[in-house]
Amino acid sequence: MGTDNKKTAADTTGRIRLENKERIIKAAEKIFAKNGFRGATTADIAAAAELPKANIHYYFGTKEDLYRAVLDEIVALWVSSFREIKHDDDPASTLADYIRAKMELSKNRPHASRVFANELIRGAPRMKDYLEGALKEWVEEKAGIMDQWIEEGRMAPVNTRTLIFHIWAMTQTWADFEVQWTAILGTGDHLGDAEYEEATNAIISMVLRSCGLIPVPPRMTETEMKLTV
Amino acid sequence: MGTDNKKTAADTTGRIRLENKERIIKAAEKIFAKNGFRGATTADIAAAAELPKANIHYYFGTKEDLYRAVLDEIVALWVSSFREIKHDDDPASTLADYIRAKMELSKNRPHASRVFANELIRGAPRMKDYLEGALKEWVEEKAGIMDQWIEEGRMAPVNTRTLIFHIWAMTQTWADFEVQWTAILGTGDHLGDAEYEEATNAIISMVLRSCGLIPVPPRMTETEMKLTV
DNA sequence: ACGAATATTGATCATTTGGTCAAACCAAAA
DNA sequence: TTTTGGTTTGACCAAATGATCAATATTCGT
Repeated sequence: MGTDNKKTAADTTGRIRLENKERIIKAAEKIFAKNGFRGATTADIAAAAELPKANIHYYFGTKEDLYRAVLDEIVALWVSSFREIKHDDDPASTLADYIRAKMELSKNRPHASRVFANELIRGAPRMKDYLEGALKEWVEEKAGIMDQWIEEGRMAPVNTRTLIFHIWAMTQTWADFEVQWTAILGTGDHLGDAEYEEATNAIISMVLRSCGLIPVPPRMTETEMKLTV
Repeated sequence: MGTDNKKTAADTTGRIRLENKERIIKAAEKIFAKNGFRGATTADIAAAAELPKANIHYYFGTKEDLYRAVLDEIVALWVSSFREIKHDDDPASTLADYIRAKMELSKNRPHASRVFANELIRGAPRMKDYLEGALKEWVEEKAGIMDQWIEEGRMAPVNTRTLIFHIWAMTQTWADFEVQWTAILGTGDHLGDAEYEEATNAIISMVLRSCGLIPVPPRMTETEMKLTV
């Protein structure tokens, strides 16, 4: 009555509108992941969404707008995966949990991971703000806490920013370059739970060992040790 | 006289032809790296090569042919970086050398690295043969040698195939996602020698430590150790 | 059931894009 | 110099592509 709640087409959140937008974003994510922004066509996206091409433009004005919407969803996904780290958390389990969360993302949302990778490869023209803002802050904060851990002797000294980058690299590679791994491992045409499990454990072991958080398993024969030097 | 050495336009290797083909491939590498196969336009490539568009089609029939030529050069580059590994080589220095070689490639040929990454993200439709053939063989051979090292107690037991993948992931990330790192580290708009040096050492330390090939530096204060458990 | 708001869609348009072609150009062998 | 075979280039074309629109259909509050 007294409240001014007139709706415009743009920000209306009706049932049909929400459903269709989500459906289109999901389809767009797949197509953008495969062909990048310039390589993706609105016709392909429409086909993937099983809708007429005109609908895509009805819900998202331009291809550019749609792409931004996809990126927004992905950034939200990324941000939500950043669990809080507190200073008195246990370094080993904190790192292990984070690696597990990242690998879950790679396994469950490979398209999102690839859209992100595509955007980065091209120089992130639409994400510079995010990278230099929120993401940088996140890294600074987390690296800062880890640096404290090191100062307090709770983990071995390493460059913590570089460590974070390498964790990202190893976890993302299983989504972005899946074909490479399936081709070389010879596991059908996509990675199964077993491969992800194995990879996750390998990354956790590697990171924790190199930070002195778990012991490195002994070499097998002690008599051969002198050959190493 | 007696020899049949007629030339066809396709396989002639005249001075001008060679120069122009190389010039076009270099330009194409840059454009394909940024926009992927479908996103790259022959007009952009021609502009980057500072030649009329028709020349591109004169030397390479179709965009597809040009792309394959670029991929061929990249594969050749990759293959040439695969140094021989022999069974009696020293594990630590062999791994370190390989990581250094890969990082050199990332630093010196970032465009090539990104074209490769683009192709993999999209499912490697034109490189399946290479991945399942030569590259797989290379991995099998190298992983086999490393498995022997493990059996002989010359390094700690790890999944060697997975280790190779993670080395690729960490070394490629510095080329493919350069913007991400520059944005977060705040180092102008591209990585300098110092960053590459630091990253290279970090990867080497991480890999060698996790394989028990160099000791993990001790944590700093021994009195705080009980907090960890 | 009615009407206003929202959603659907085929037809259509201007631009971009990969590719062609013929005429002009040039290097170098004869 | 002349000839020959490769090279250069602007003009051009058909197909693909992002985007628009008007006509039609559906939804939903009242």
